Amino acid sequence: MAKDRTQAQGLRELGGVDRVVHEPARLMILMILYGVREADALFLLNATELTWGNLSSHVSKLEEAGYVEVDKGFAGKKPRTMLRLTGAGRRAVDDYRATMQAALKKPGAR
Amino acid sequence: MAKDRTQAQGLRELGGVDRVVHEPARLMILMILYGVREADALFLLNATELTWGNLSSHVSKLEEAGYVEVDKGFAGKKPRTMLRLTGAGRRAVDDYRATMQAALKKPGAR
DNA sequence: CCAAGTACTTTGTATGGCAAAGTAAACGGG
DNA sequence: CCCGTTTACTTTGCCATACAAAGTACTTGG
Repeated sequence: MAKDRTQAQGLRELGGVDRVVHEPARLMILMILYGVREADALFLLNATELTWGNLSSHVSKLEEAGYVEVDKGFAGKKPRTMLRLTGAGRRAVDDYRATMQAALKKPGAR
Repeated sequence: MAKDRTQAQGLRELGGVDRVVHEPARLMILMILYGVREADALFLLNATELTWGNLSSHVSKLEEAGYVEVDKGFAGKKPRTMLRLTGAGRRAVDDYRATMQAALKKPGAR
């Protein structure tokens, strides 16, 4: 019963999960940036297999939420967009991971 | 590098994640049913803190997807809706858990 | 016998994801 | 040097769907 309470508690937190992070496309981006310090848009395009349109709009949303920093520069003559997680972004991912991992704990199978 | 490949592989699976399961409200319902054999609507209402409207529409969607069985009966004179995971529902949860847990593995922090 | 409560379902709205089209600059052939 | 192609994105538009609010049907208590 106490165990059920804990499980239920973890589940209820799902209701308030950060939707910005929860979206699969953005979670991919965030998890990649989490382990890599910085990456350019082309790398993310390949790693996520998103279209340019989706990548762009999701990055905009992440920027808007303050979770990633976007650094538009040039590599030689070509435009090059570098992306980096902010502190808030890193915290958001940590929170999300904690919430989801708690919620996905196997309940005493019966 | 080999490690990065594995990580990336796990992440890319996120793109095809089952949206029926991924929605927090429905994931709550599914995880509760996963460990409990059957539950009535009122119990789910309390456990999830959803409104009747939300609970009803999410349950409909889960039924439509073939993930839960809905058994409308009576307890005395009062209508009583009993819910149960189907085999497909259990498999969907297993798949989802595997995908998410792989994706949320901590990348070698740097 | 009717007002209030219980147990839902249906409808409406507004957000948001994805795709397709659009834009801007650089390269490359004629 | 011009013009089509490629690269690197951004913007627009449509459609799905999540959540809330209102509606429905039956039952119980006064």
